[in-house]
Amino acid sequence: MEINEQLEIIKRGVSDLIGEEELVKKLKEGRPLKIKLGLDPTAPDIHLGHTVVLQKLKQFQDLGHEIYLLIGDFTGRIGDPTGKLKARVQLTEEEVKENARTYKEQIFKILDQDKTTVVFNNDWFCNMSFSDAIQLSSNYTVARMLEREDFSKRYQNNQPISIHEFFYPILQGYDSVAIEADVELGGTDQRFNLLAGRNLQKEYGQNPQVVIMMPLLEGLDGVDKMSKSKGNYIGIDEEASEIFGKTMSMPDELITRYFELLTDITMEELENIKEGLEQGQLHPMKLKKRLAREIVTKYYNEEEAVKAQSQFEKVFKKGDLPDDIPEVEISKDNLEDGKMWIVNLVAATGLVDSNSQGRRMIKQGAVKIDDQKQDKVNLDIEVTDGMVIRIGKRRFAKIILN
RNA sequence: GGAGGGGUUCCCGAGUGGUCAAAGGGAGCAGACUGUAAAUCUGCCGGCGAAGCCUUCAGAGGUUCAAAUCCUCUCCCCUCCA
Repeated sequence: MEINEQLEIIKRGVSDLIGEEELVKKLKEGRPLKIKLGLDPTAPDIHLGHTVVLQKLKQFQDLGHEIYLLIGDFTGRIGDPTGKLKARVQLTEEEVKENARTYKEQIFKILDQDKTTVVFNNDWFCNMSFSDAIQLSSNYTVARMLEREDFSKRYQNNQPISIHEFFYPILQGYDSVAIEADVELGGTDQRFNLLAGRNLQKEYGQNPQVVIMMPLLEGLDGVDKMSKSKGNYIGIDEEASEIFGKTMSMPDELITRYFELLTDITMEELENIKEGLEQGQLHPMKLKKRLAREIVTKYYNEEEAVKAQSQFEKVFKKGDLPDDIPEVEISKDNLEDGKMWIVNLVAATGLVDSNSQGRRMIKQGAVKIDDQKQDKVNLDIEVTDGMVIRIGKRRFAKIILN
């Protein structure tokens, strides 16, 4: 493939590319380039936010390059790099391995396993002596460290910065030296660390890596970046119906962004969507449905996607019951004359956390039993096998008597 | 080593003796509406068969008729000076 064509693919959707000329030079060499991506070993649940960068890796793979997934098992054991209060939990070797395993399982839904090498940075860091570490750190000055926005801000605001935090960029940079990376990918928030790789590689007489930054994907709230801790994420391991539903629940403003970063539609189509939305010709809901289908198809298949959509429409548009309703067993011993107090019944489904919550739901008119709205708290219900209890639009339970 | 500021219900954050299950915001949930689990508006948002009672404001004691609020000790976090 022509260099220019390759470049076009590589550059699509990236937020920042540092060292474009060097990249061209490397591409011209015609060899498979070593593309590095660093992964944190503590968060094995991959969500759509991660996939933005993974998709880019996939594109590199398709262009014949070699992917190096670097699991930061050593780094992950030191402490928390973000300066937050909670110390990072130390992971045991087994945990790291287990995490790495689930990582791979999920990542290879996107990447081609045969063209991917997984490496652990504990391999080269664990045998480093303290003097080695000091020597390594001598490649950096405090002033240079403080160039990082996060550090300079905290320094100015009298917020603490631990010495060990300075080591993160250095370690990550050294990873690039260790594997002789040609290109490193990361989110825009990784800028400083990615550049550290370039700097250190120069110090070690290597060709500095090209740095490619991908935009951070906003989560379902449309405000913060997608993350598990914020609860605004869609995991790629989730049920098809969940992925579909969650996609439908995001703010309309995010539609084009998601299309751009998460699907393979052409730039032309993307433009059409943008325009259509602005001019009100395309319906946000319809677009979201298409988006949701695209995403489900990617991680499952088209059949599942269609099914997820019809379920969604059934439940939310028509207010019908879904096909699969979770079953809850209730023992006949808990009944009196075949009856049960409604609040207990609702609580017994596990759909609410407590009787109080169940009581509230009932009072708010959110509870339906066999399609009959129940808003009276003082009521005993005759419990029958197969009875369906619904709270709100999306919580269901089918009673199994035994 | 010295001086000071803090730890409040999921999160942020008010509250300096009773009117505090604790303002306000966010998140979450529900209802209405709609064009979708968008947006908007409204309500709910510790537990108990709900009467009142019980458990919560870092932890342990104490003062008081009464404590998130006052005192003592302990633990943890932060800043400044050295």
